[in-house]
Amino acid sequence: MTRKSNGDGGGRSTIRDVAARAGVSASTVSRVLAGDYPVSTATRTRVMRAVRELDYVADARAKAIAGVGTPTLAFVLDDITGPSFAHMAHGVEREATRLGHLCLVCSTDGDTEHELEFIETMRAQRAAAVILVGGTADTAEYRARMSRIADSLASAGSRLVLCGRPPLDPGTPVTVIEYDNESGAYALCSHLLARGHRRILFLGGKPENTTAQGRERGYLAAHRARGEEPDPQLLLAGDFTRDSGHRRIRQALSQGLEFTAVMAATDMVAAGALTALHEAGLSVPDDVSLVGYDDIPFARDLHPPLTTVHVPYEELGRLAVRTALGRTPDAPNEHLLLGTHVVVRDSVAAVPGQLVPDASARVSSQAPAGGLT
Amino acid sequence: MTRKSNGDGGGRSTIRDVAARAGVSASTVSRVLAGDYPVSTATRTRVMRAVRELDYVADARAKAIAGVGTPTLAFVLDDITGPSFAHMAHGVEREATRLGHLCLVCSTDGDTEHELEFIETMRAQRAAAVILVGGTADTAEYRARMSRIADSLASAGSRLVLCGRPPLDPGTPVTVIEYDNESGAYALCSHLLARGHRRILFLGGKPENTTAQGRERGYLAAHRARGEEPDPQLLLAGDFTRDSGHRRIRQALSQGLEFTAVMAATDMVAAGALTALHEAGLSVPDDVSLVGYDDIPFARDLHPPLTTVHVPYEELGRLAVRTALGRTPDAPNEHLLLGTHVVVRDSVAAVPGQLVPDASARVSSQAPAGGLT
DNA sequence: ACACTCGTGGCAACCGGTTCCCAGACCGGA
DNA sequence: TCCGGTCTGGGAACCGGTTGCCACGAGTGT
Repeated sequence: MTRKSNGDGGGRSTIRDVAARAGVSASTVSRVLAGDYPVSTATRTRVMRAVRELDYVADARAKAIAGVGTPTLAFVLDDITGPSFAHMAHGVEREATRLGHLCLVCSTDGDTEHELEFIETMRAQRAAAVILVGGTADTAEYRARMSRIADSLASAGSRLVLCGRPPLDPGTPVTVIEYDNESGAYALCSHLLARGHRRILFLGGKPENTTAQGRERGYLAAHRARGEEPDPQLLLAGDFTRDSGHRRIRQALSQGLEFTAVMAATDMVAAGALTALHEAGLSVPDDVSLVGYDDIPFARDLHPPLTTVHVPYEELGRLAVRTALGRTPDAPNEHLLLGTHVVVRDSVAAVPGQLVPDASARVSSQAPAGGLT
Repeated sequence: MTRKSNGDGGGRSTIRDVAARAGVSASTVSRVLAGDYPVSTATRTRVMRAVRELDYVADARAKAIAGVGTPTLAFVLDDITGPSFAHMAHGVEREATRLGHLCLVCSTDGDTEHELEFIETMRAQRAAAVILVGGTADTAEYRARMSRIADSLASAGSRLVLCGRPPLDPGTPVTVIEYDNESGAYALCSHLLARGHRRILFLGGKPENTTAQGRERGYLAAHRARGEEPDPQLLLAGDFTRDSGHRRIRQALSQGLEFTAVMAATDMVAAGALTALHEAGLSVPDDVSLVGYDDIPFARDLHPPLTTVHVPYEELGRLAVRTALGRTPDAPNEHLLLGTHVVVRDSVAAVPGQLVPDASARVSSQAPAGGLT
């Protein structure tokens, strides 16, 4: 027993413990474990036995520092509990492990301070990439900070990835994988307008949230493309939770706000809204039409099945890591924009007394009937 | 430039680069950064400036190996996409970061081989604890393997935690945080039986899955407590997805299977089942009653709102890490069993012609009306 | 003016691995 | 028998940090 070795009972054993037990040097143990380098069968057997007896596993951190470690990848999201975030996370995780990377995860609950702190930690961990998932408040301060972080990560050989979040100023070393919030909302809202709806309640998100903004832009653009200007009273801010949808509909109803359709910024919001409508004795879509956004699996099980916009969340996550890890150091900055499409189900009807061109357009299961945006 | 230093442009800089630039030794830089140890203001300023100019961050892996690192915690689950898993994950992640731990995550998609591999990796990472989340196939082989892993982790100063998964043989160094699947299912099924249902279709999970088994045991026990023996034909295996629920109901209906109520092993399954019932023109709860399990947020937004069993998933996750990290080395093995309770909503009605004691029992929002099990 | 602190910072060992370089053993061939 | 090549395996430097120990210089009390 030399310095602090341990037989096999207590704490972790080092490569030197194994070496001592096998009667060889640490280098030899390392080589046996690595598998390259010729080692006699007898020695290899002795080493392997010692490894087994001590239940030895090389310290990954030490390996990493020596330059032969499992690379790590980090992703940051608001709240893993949201279905769309969860799907992105799933995509990220799947692709990362497929590519042999470990996954560090952190949820911020929208706390920017916490987000920054975590990114710094990831830089210290020498993560191969840091993936930021989901919308955010897009302020000038935010952009400045993100640019600094992007530079910082890039110069350390890492990479900042924005997934479902708008790009930074051109030239910033960042990989962006987005989907088109505005087009999806535009198509969705047009779908409502085409069925005669003129007073469409928009249940948005937090005003500064980029995802909410994109979807609201689509809502407005669809109106303006028809020469309409929506009543500002119909735009209700809130957040992307079921409860928020429920609450806002209850309030709108109690205030006597008039509308023939509801466009929720999220399927979650739509779910809460739907329940509130039901509770008020309103029928969907007979009394009021309802649409959501995200196409979470549950959208099909609402009653009626929800017309919504399909977003390839899992693909988004997968692409984020594939693109970030697969890039060559001096490649130009990637900016992917994935398409979305409307999935027509049964939650939209024409406004009574309105001309209805194709009221029978319905898709029951998979096939998207909406146009690709 | 001595060996491989870099001004500030390229790759990561080391503590020695900073030291050189500040004109001090590496030890001094380390001390300035650590904050303990007295250092003159002039020196500190120079060091800090060099740090800023080089955008230096100490390598966390090197710190870890030197004994002063951010501890890490790992958790493994089937699929982050499932709402109940997501909530557990959230609880784990929240509590871990609150306690200053990093979170490594891995989803296995039910692949035991992958699970084992990941646990081994985590041992190499010297994770403070490895948390296994969710049910599993409880075979003899599984127990043997887990026991070995538990010993292995324990002897390395780490800890195996089973969260929502049954305990191993007594004496195994493992922390178990469970909830009572059987009691919840028992109470839920009793709720149906009390309303006159005698032919209750049980949409279970995979036969070997412990969660599915626990819930099935509750189903059976509730029947037997009333002296009934359920028709074996009413027990349908499958998995915990929406689609599986949908498919099984369609099949059962097309086969002419008779039942007055459906007990789904999961809210997700219930959601699919509900849609299938609707598609068949059946009304819930007038024609057939339906209950789920998990009380995911969406359960309230189904139509009708789903009667289900509430499981404190997030709390489960939080407790898992708090218990594992807060333990003293030689403490006895913890085994917590959390309670569940039935949440009565509107998806259950009495069988026509049956005596109905309290058909008015309804809970609209939060307060659980069911008994604590 | 001298000795004794105290403040400050460098040297070197150490954490737990990997790998370059070289030495000794053993082999066969001349 | 001697020489050269091939196998093996060890020593030591290195990865990027931390920290115990010690030396040096300045300030201060007597």
